Amino acid sequence: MWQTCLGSGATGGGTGSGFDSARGFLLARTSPMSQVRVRFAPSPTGFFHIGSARTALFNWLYARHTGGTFILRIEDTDQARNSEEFLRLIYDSLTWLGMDWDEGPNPNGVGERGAFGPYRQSQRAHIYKEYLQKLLAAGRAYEKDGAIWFKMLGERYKVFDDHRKKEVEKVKCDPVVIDDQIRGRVERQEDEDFVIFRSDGNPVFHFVNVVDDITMQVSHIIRGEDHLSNTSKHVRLYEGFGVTPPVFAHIPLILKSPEMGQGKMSKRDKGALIEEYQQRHFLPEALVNYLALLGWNPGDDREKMTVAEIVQLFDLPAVNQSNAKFDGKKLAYLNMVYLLEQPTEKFVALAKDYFAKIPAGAAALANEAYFREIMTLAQPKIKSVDELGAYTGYFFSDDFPVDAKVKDKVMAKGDPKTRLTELIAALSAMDFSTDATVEAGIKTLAEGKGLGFGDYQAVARLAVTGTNAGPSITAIFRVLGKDRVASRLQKLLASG
RNA sequence: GCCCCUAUCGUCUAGCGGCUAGGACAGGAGAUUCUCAUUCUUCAAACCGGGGUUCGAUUCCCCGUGGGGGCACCA
Repeated sequence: MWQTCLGSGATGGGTGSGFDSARGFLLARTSPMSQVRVRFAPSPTGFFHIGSARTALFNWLYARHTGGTFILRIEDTDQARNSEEFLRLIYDSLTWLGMDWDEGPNPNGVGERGAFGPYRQSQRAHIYKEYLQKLLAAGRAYEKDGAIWFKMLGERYKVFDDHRKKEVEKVKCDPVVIDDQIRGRVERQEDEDFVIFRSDGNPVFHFVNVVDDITMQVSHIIRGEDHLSNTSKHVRLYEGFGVTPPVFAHIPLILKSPEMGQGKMSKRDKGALIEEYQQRHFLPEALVNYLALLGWNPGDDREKMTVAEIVQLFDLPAVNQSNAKFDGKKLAYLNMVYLLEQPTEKFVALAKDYFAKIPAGAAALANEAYFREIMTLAQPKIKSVDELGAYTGYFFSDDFPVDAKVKDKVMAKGDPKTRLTELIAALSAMDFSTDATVEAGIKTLAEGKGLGFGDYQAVARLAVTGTNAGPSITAIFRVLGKDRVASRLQKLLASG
């Protein structure tokens, strides 16, 4: 069965012909009860970035959508660049984003689960040897220069390759046909033997990838478009093993935003690392929502969706074919939308987590009830949790920064010093028990002078917060209490 | 250089032969609120070019061009 290089093995599940209606019939193929097995196979050689996260997400979504199995496989064959720290980061990031895996190493790094292990390539050497033997026995592999090569089938001829500046041996062969779930029919010529075991005895990526996918019975390979060109090699390997290749789905890549420059997003670009969002206390559901929207849409105008909704609506043929540029602004927007609708409890917990990690945090967390009160005021006003420190600093310390520009502006308008003096004088008679009583107090004062609430608001705010932004001034007064308000008003008055 | 993928506002996208080309983010202008943010209203903003096919192309085909990826004893 592997005598042929005529490549129609790539039709995978073998559904019908007619490629012109490919996207139509592919849709019908993804029925909910199928035995879908997908995998995410990162290598722990660097930080976990946006692109990897989205590849993982699309696999996870597809598994959950179809009721299939999501496998985590660790491609840790690169001894030099591997690290346990990066491995940990993969587990943590996936977990943080809510992508649970059915098979693979356990999230705590101890042991693994699933019937197709081991799930770390570093422990699968014996399997690779065994599969190499199959190829050798079938005459589909041979040794040359100390390495082992996969043998293509067909008539051989030599040609001078002017890119590599040397004569190479090519094989006359029909092109490989890939029936891609996202791209439709893709044809690619694979016409040279290639190395599958290096002379140092280690198998190369193409080989282990295919062997693992065969032995783990992976049904759908969902991966970045950068692998599309590799797919022809992989298909030939499947044929070499006498195995029908899985269904392929090559998803578009994430490119740099225009401000970042050209090309695909790399780990070095700002905003490229999942860890960064975790540290900034972004909401994982916002990030998942955003990532899902990069290259996919539900077919209508819906953008903000719960994970459950996305799982329900997601499907491979609906994935776009063109690359998408990363837009941090839109992600920030989504994060804000999610933040606004968090239950108070959840928001306070998030805030605690955040303050626990910043220098000024201890002071902020000293009084639980007071902290809660302030976070409740801040939640509807901020866009991300990491603004909280700057946004609420004046509640926790008398030594807060004063915005010079705001001060100049406020102090130049009307007669702020007189207003300050009047406020200080009126303070002792004011009732600070609720926002409404504070408001009534200021209004009474203003009316008595023939002025409005607004004539006192700006200067009072400057005095107690050092800026022109924040929750309502009445709430700030109440929470701060008369003593602190009085001393801050006086301080501003004295400062000129 | 060769191969593969791709192409609608600045960005993410809807559109699957006939539409005033829709939505969202970002940007502009207003409104509301004690400030700020939110919210609301509103404005500006796109079918890469050239050939076909068709009564009719953003849509289908071809060729350019642009963008992306791949061409290893890396993964």
